[in-house]
Amino acid sequence: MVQKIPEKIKKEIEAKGGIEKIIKEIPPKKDIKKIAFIHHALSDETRLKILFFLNIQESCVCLIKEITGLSYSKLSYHLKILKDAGLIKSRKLGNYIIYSISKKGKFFIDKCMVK
Amino acid sequence: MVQKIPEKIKKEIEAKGGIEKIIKEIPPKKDIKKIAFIHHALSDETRLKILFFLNIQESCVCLIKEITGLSYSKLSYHLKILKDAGLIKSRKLGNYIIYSISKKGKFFIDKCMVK
DNA sequence: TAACTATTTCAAATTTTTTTGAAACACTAT
DNA sequence: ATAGTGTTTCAAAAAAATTTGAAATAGTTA
Repeated sequence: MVQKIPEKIKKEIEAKGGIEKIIKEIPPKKDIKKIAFIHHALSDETRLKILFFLNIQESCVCLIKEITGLSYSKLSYHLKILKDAGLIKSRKLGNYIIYSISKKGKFFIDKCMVK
Repeated sequence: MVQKIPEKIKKEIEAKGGIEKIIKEIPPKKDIKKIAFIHHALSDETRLKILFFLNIQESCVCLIKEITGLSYSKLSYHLKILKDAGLIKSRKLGNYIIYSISKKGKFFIDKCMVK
């Protein structure tokens, strides 16, 4: 795969062992898919607000509803996305479902929240 | 803002100084917006592939085209999103535009790519 | 059992994002 | 100038994500 590209770039690529070698260093599609999925969950203001709240305090949906001002159905939708991404988890407590942040969720809040 | 929520949660909130205090710890809308914007840029497989590639090697668009198999217009669209998010930057080199990863882009690749 | 509460699910409507392909732009070489 | 290359822009089309509100579910209380 050699073509007409700037000399500078060509030389840099050769110094790195060629374009095929570089391509092999790019994570496989499967991994990229997973990464994209997590960042999609983090790409919505509503979900981020929920995640920041749960990072401080685990909560039933009704309290998250108060905090965010969202409808139950909207909340369910967003909570599912956060949960599917592994950022939060839930457990039953009587009539309530208690959502709390996961290890992965904490990781992203702690390490990855550059503005 | 006290209402009918599980006793356990109520007590935890009181121990933390009350719900109002907790709400103040949630980042302001402005910050959450910025965070969401960056994660949106990272939420697409195409853009992640480009970012991973540029993390190894700066490149003209024509080479990114070869690597990804995408059309120029599609690439321009995605490159713009990455650039607007501050994850990559560009410079002119003759007829070419060379894209390279930014400090912020490197940060996310290095610290934030948990599957 | 019935009524009640907390939450989810569903399908349709709406909004946002992405794709497409043609045209435009900027630079280079003739 | 002219033609050629690399890249972006634009508007329309297509696809995907989100919102809405009504209905369903699961547990609780009476």
